[in-house]
Amino acid sequence: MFDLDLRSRAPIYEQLTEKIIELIVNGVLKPDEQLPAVRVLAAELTVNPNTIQKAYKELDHRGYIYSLPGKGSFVRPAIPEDHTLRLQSLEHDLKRIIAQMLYLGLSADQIENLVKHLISTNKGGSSHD
Amino acid sequence: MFDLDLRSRAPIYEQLTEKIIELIVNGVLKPDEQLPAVRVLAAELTVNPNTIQKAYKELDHRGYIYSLPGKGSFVRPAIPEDHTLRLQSLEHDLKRIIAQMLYLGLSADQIENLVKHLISTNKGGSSHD
DNA sequence: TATATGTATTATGACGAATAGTACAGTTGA
DNA sequence: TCAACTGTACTATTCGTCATAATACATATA
Repeated sequence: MFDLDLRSRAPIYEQLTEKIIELIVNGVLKPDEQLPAVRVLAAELTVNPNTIQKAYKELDHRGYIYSLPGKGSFVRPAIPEDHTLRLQSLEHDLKRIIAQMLYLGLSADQIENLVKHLISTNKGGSSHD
Repeated sequence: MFDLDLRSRAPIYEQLTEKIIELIVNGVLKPDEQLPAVRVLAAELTVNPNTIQKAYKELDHRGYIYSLPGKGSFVRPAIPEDHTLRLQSLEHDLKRIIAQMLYLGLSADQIENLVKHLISTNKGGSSHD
């Protein structure tokens, strides 16, 4: 569920942060659901507890979770981030991907069909409201 | 033209590599066009010549340029890379972006129209065959 | 030959990531 | 009360990568 890519350039704590955000955002982790304890997740992923703590701290700071000493860390019900900025970033990435695909020889139709396919398969996979 | 972001997490040599690839695939740098000399570009960007060399070496290894000792480094006319792997990677990224956009409230139509728009605007900017 | 080009090598410093270890505070239930 | 869990904080250390520095060498060309 929290699988990591140890060969990635991105640091573990950041991969974990992004992964958990994705799980929250896609509704896999429900509001107020408890996350694995720092030490538990550290053991599960065979990484240092400090690394997990760093990720949780970041998630807390960005508003995705809240932590209660002695109790645990939980998914924050409200999503705080400004979607406009996020959308701009996504659009920028999308633009680059499309440019690459066109260069690699895909036609406009092929790309559009691929997008349609990904949209339809995604709808089945994630439900959040 | 080869502007860098020194605050980025990506190393300089990789930023430069990607930047040059982008210039090549978008047709800004023409086939057989000479790239700036290692030492010249190093001075221009105020980085170490070894850093430039590392980028050029990577570009050579990936087939985007060819280097002739005593002459210089030039844009390779044919693009050699195995597109299959690159496409798989792009498709994977695309899938994630679409999932995020759907979550952020964009409709399927909106995404498809955005893609069409990006495709049409891209076609004007890049020409390679 | 002088000067440009790419290439290779070794050494070094700087920085961040991850680990190791310890300690402290709050919660919970036996 | 006490043991066992939770999050949190802190220092020290190891490790790898990036970038630099400084040479050296081979090739091309005017």
